[in-house]
Amino acid sequence: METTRERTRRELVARITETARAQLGEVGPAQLSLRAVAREMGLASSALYRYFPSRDALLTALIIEAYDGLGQAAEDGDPGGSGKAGRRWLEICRACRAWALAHPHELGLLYGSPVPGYAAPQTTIVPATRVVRQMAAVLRDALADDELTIPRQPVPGLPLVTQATLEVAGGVPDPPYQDLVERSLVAWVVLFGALTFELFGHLEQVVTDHAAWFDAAMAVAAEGVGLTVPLESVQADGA
Amino acid sequence: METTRERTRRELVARITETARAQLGEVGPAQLSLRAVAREMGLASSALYRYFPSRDALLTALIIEAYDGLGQAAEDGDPGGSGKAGRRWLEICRACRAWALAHPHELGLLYGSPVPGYAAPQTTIVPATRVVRQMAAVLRDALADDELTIPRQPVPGLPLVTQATLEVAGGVPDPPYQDLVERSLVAWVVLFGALTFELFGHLEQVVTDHAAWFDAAMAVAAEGVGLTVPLESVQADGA
DNA sequence: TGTACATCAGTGAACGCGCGTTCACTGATGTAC
DNA sequence: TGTACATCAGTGAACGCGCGTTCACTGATGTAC
Repeated sequence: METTRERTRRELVARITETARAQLGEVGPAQLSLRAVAREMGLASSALYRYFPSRDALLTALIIEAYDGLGQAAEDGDPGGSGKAGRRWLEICRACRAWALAHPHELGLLYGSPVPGYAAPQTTIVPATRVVRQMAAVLRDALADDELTIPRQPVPGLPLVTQATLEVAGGVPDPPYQDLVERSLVAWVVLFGALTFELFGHLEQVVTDHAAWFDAAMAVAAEGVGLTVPLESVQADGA
Repeated sequence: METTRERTRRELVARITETARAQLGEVGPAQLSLRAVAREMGLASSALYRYFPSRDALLTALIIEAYDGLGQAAEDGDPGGSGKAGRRWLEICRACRAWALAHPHELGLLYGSPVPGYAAPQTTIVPATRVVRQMAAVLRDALADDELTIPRQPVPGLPLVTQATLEVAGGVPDPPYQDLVERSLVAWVVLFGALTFELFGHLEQVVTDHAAWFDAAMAVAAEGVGLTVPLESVQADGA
């Protein structure tokens, strides 16, 4: 049973992170200021210390919420179903992009420059893997449904990934797909590389149609893991 | 003829940017402080205004120097020669990685989160394209030497890139390679995505051998533009 | 070669602002009997 | 149901620190005749 005090406390914690999130829209995470958050809420800055022991703890809360929001978007964006892994792949990537465009500064918090002096605690690790877990699920289904084509060239010198990564991936695929995990990481880099490039302005004056190029980039990334994204049939529903 | 004053002035400007660069190693670009630079040099903070009209001007100088350093590394890293475009591609990428590992905070300045409130002036654009130009040169040579294989799936809805991008690329390739520029941009994303992932810690506890995985990632990226990187023969000289 | 003047480099104080965190405190909300 | 006490929320002042930028200024270095 939740007491009144517990509820108001929970609500205030939520209001604080919300206000802090809003502030991220104006400055970078390194400039995130407890005092400004308190000011915005009409509180004394010292009051926030009842809820967060330090500025870094507030940052950690924001990071976890962001990873969860992004992961949720990816999971919700997966249409599921069998026999159309390429389509699922693209939709997951698009869902991530939609979330990133709606929360640009939170994506920067996750995949942009690290905050000087801040070290992310272990608690951020699990939420950070939600998107890749979803991508791994698609690949496992595609393998089971025999939807993958063998990539051109095997990656030599395997394995290049840790045990923890294999667990997130859900096991080691057999030959000729035993380099699939290494290749998936490349796709992960393309996804968030493309998103940060777009958000950080590197595609300005480079690409004409950001949404279409993003789709194309995700299709190229998918080729690398042996998936085929049916771009033609999909182009119409693009942003 | 350079006067004594001009020379000492030039040298002091160089010392300032050097000191500022060193400071980037301790804090992020957003925290770069004119006062701290002056303090480090034993000068009054107001003295720096003889050399840079504002903090942002100093940042711009650092950005241009960084782009030039990185571009120079990429150009120097290209072994050239014909008939081995895949090898050239890999060596250029490796040269970029070596530079990035040697100048992590400068890479963050270029490809990390943008500095809040700072808008990069036009003068940064040309140096920013040096790496990409080098990659484009390799692809043009590979096309001329018939070293490219046709990528699996054409990118639909072309062209997705601007005129400026086509000029940097050095012209529009003919079918069936007319999507080569779009695909090159994906490779560009993989290169700097992989580097920022590594520097920002996202590969920690994910990849066992960073250098080997980087090579593999660049090989996968190269597949996307129809190049084959001879990984096996190259593995031995890796870091 | 020597002098008069202009240019430049660098100083140090000041303006006006920001920050994270601590601490003793006042009141209000809950709990136990 | 009523009272006594413990817990918690929030305050406001303070500590000690940082920042970019301006401005009137002193000396030194250059230039013109």
